[in-house]
Amino acid sequence: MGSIDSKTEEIIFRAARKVFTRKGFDGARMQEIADEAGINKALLHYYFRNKDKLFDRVFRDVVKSTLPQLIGIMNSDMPLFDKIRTFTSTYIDILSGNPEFAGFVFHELSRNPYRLLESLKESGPNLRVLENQIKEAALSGKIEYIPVTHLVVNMMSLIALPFIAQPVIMGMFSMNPEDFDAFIRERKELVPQTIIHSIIKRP
Amino acid sequence: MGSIDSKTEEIIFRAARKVFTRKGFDGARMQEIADEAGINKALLHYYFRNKDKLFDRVFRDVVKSTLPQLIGIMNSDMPLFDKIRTFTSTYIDILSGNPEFAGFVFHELSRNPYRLLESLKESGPNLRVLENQIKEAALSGKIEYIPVTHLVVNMMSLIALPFIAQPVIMGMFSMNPEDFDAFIRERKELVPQTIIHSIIKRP
DNA sequence: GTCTATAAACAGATAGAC
DNA sequence: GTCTATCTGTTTATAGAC
Repeated sequence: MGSIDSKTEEIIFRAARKVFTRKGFDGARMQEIADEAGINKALLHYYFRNKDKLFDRVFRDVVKSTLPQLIGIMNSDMPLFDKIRTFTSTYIDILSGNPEFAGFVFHELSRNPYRLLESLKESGPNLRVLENQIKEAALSGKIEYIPVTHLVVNMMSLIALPFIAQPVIMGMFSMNPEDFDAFIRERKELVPQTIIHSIIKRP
Repeated sequence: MGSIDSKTEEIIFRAARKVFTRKGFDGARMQEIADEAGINKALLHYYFRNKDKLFDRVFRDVVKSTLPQLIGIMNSDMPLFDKIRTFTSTYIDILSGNPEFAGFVFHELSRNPYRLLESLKESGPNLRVLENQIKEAALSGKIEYIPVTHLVVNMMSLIALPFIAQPVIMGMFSMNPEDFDAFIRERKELVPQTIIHSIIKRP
């Protein structure tokens, strides 16, 4: 269940992912997906029954292709600062390759939060690990204590929002696409620095 | 041009803003707006001609009701750290009152970036002021230099993303709506702290 | 100005030939 | 499996009565 068997199915699925992640469920058209796949509209229904089911598969695929990597890093026994750097670098790489993913996931989740429960909790992050690292580092005087919630949200924010706000940023700072790419690359260094500076204990 | 004259027009407009900001252009239905306004569908067209024009008015209204305040703070002659604190506090207050605004604006702008040029550049921010403050503070050894772009994006990110990711955050950390409100209130202190700690010069 | 009724266009889904 | 043709329901938009 949930696997891709035939060649055509694969082509359709990729087309659907492209259109859905760009336009969202409401903005996507079955016709556009068919065009993108170079096949007929009827085939979409032959392979995926209806728009909802096709979307569901796409949404799960997007989540599955990104979350586990990030959760893996979060749950690892890497030292705290390394974890922050690796998480940032990996997350930015993922979103650089798929700039629409962040906006897509957040938008669809506020449209229909139920899906979250399934797709997120299937591979839910274990915050205990990170929480203990923070407490330990705080007790040893290495960092200022910060609740896990805020640390995680701060990282997510600094990493994901620039992609969601890409047109705003490009407009506001008169950037072209190359400028924006460079800007994102700079953030691979800057974001971990920002996070670490904000919690590290001063002498 | 662009002003609201009659009572009914005002009621319709508020209903439209509510529905559009929640569902987005593609997800919004003229019927739902009519229902929300307690009037008939035909009246929407009588007052606003079509869906596109109604949406345009709403989008501009949302931008106009938020951006100028933030730009005003950015362009003021407030000291740098005060500016960071005031900007954060004001922005969070705006979004607390209208949690859908951030997701709405960013989503619609990536759907149709043209609108940005008009709505954003009408009251474009003057980054020179902030840029000079950063340079001055860096030269006087008060802070580590940071490009304006990154400083502004960092603030925007830490403030806006939590609202966009609200369902994710509530799911991930098992929060109820009250928990989330408290979480956001905490950020009014935490975000400026994070930003300032990340740039302030260590002894 | 506000309504009901209806037109016109669109989008998702199915039937049936090949 | 893949196509064309078509149906059904939805959604925007207009006509016209009051």
